[in-house]
Amino acid sequence: MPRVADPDVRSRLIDAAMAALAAGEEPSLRPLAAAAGTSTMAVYTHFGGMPGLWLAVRERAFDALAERLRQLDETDDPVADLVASGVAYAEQSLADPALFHALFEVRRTDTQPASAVMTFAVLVGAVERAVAAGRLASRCDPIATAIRLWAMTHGVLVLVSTQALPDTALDDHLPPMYTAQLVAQGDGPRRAAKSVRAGWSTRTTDRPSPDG
Amino acid sequence: MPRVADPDVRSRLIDAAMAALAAGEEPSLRPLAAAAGTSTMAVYTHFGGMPGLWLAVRERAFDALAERLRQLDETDDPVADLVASGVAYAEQSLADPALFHALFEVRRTDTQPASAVMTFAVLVGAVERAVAAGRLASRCDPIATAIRLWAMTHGVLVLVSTQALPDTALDDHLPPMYTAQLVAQGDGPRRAAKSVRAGWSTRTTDRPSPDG
DNA sequence: GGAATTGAGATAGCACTGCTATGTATAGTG
DNA sequence: CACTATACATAGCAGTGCTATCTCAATTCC
Repeated sequence: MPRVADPDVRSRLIDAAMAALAAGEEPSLRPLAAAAGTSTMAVYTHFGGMPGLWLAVRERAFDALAERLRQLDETDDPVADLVASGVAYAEQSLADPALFHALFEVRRTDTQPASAVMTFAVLVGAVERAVAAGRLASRCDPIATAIRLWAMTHGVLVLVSTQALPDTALDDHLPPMYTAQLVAQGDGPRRAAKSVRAGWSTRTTDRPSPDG
Repeated sequence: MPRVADPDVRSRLIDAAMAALAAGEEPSLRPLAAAAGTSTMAVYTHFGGMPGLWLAVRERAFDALAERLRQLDETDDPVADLVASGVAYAEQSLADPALFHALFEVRRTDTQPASAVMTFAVLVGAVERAVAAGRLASRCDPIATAIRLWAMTHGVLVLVSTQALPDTALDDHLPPMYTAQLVAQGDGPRRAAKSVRAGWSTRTTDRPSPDG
């Protein structure tokens, strides 16, 4: 058997692509290969082409998101935990809008990375804990509820990241939207509001100041 | 003064771009010019380049959406009307997913077409009527409420159109999400549910059948 | 240890992309 | 009718992703 593919090259190509995205540039074949210190062919041996490289980038980004979600520690308030995971999702996405955009740009690859499912499972688990704790109605479907919370978060994020809404929209609208949805799933209005406030307080990213 | 630009050429270029999008192809300069029966330079005299053409395409798409929203007739149930406008937004978007995607692909042009604001104003107006009719609380901010309903709709649409969620997600999740949000704004749970059902029944597009 | 083999990676050229410098002819004006 | 300013045509630019070809190094066999 002959020479084996160098995993460093593979990793460096993904690094270069993510760096380009973070820098606001469109990752393209030749500059990427140059930045990774290799030739264009490496992209084809390792990823089969640019779509494959895109998929790898998305995989890594979803891995980072899953890791961040995993590091959230469970408190005694599962509803607040649920909101905290939404905060993590939002902050991770806004930290690198170009990357966030790439995550859901299915057109380029046509395949969802496996790690994407993992991040969703975390959300479903949090809903299940909230049901088990008696906060949400027992007949509430955890998957459906997770989907709805996710879709709300995602919708605001997309509109903010495309500048259809100002940056403040996140803090202005997402908490009340969460509360409304949680109340509809059986949580008490006051308890829901309190938990949403608690969960939202895990937000760490600098938010735009009114006197900015 | 000399020769004047032919508005037909301009229109034909936009037509060709929208046709390409509808056909699932990426509109590109030379094929577009050929389809419009002109040369590549026409794109530059009329639009200043491809980004300008993209902006024109988005303008026309938003115009079509605004026209569809305008044609919705007001019933005596303003909350149902509100939901009906969400249905129109969703159906217009799903009718041509590539076009919908282009609408919010700000990266390509950096400018929001003026007609986009008009479509949002329709939504705000519907919320205001719901408040005036006593269905929603008088302290509820129409703009904030409109944003939240829009963001929910948009989030589900994006996830469906990128195939992160199945087509059925629209009918499965949007109505209960609407209801939850409307109840949070002061509408009665039963009245809200009934109005959402009424508004959602304006849906005409074929939805995937369970035995499909 | 030396030789054969097989695939990683380098080079060059393909068709395509949007864009621009240059030409040409045509419509409007004196 | 002559002039001019501009819409549109042509050709060539640098860039894109991809592939055919070549080289050469790493692994396995003897």
